[in-house]
Amino acid sequence: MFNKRIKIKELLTADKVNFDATVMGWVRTFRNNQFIALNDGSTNNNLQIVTGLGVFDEKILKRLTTGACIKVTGEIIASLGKGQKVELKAATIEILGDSDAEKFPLQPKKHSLEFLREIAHLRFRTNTFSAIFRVRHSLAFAVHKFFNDKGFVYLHTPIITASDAEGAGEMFRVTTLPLDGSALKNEDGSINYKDDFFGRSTNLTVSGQLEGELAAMAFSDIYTFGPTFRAENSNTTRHLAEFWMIEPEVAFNDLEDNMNLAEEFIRYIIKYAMEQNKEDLEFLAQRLTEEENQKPLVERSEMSLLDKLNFVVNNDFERLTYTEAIEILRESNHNKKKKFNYLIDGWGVDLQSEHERYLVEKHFKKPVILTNYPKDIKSFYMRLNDDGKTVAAMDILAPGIGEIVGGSQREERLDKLTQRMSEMHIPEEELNWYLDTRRFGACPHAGFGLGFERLVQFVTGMGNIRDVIPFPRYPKSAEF
RNA sequence: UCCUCCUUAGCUCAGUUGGUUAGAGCAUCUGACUGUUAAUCAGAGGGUCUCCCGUUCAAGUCGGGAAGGGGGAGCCA
Repeated sequence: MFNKRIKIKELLTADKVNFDATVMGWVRTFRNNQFIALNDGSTNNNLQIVTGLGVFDEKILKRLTTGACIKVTGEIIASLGKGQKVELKAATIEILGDSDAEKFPLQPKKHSLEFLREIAHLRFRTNTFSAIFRVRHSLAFAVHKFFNDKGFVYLHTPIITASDAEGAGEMFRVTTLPLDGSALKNEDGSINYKDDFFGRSTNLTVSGQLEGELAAMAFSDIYTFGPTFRAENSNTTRHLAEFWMIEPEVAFNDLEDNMNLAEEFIRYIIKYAMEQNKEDLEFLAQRLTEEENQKPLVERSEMSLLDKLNFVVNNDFERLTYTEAIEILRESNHNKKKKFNYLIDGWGVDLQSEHERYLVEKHFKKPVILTNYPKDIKSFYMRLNDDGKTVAAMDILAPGIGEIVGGSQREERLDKLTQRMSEMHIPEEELNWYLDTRRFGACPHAGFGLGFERLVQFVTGMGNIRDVIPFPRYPKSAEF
């Protein structure tokens, strides 16, 4: 019965006193040789444990260092001090795991996020990161709850794929062939994969969409939620080499249905986290406010984190076409005064980050859904509109993060799809299995991909995506 | 990958026009105090100034290069 303990969250919220309890957790601070702040990860709030003077052996008290793991039994009483309602009057203290105070890197003080990133294996034990990862958990749980409640099938698409025609980015190769140059070669010098594990060239997936579409042609409504890999040499605050993506794919949906689903989905999971993780989000909001106060006035955001989340939950996203967006940007004073690094003058070019930020943060001041992009700047599978020059694509842009969702109505017409593929030099034989969905019982359908970490960034207010995934992978970094 | 800034104690930082023995706060250790809330007070220990090369009588400080990190851009989610 070692594990018969009460979680600290339960003790602090129950408000009950005068009963015996066993708690286990990690020492945050030991103040005044008398007060232990104990945390077990169930909440950001610590339980105050009072040792009393002269009750315990000096040898035990010396081992109550920051980071040590302990088991304490005693009576829960109404706190004699201010700052907490209840506290535990210790009867027994058992050290489960010592923590050498001279070597343990976390101190009862503020640490920089950069430093904590170097000790990612220990940063869970800080207030900020335990709050972030509890919120991340709730958001992940809400993803499944949202789709399950709507009757979607959770589809596990493969991590290892043979397709190299998805066009979503550079891929990591998967192989068991020797790296020393002794691998079998073709006559033209290229690698012969005949002896490789799968007998062909394989990669880590960059998207589960194409496989998701196959299943949507049977279940109607499916979603994927899994790891995704991009070998791009991206060094930014919003890119990872390994990230988690949510990709619903829905038969019989058109572009508007797709936007409605994405909007409802985002609102739902944010609202869920706000209900489940109120204290964590209040803590993160406070952290962000303090951080913002270090910045010059003009750079500070007008709304607090909680106001921003409430605003998103309670207001419709702004929807407009690419063409309308170009018009707004072209007519903006910002453009006329030549404040953009890339001035808007014509139709057809892709929007730069600065343009997206202008639309979202300056012009509309809310999340924006941009639709119907020029076909030449979008993927082959997006449905061609009747104008012959735009496709039924949609991107959702969030304040401070940028693109959080990319989606489209898919091209279900076989002739149009194969024509696009040949224009973009995508070999049909690579995607025969995909084209079969257009050959046998094709139907209008749509879907999108949502970058989970970007959503976690938005909800927690964290500026760097490397701080919202437990063990971030990015160029030159695969520690832990 | 490009632009830009940074790298000094365990952490966060200061360090003047190049000049004796490189400083502070926090943390750690020792002691005092004892209802504290990142406790307080006193004292102590703690440094290959990221690395390599160069300029100079003399380099933490100037120049070149490398590595690592931050911010921005591109690619995207």
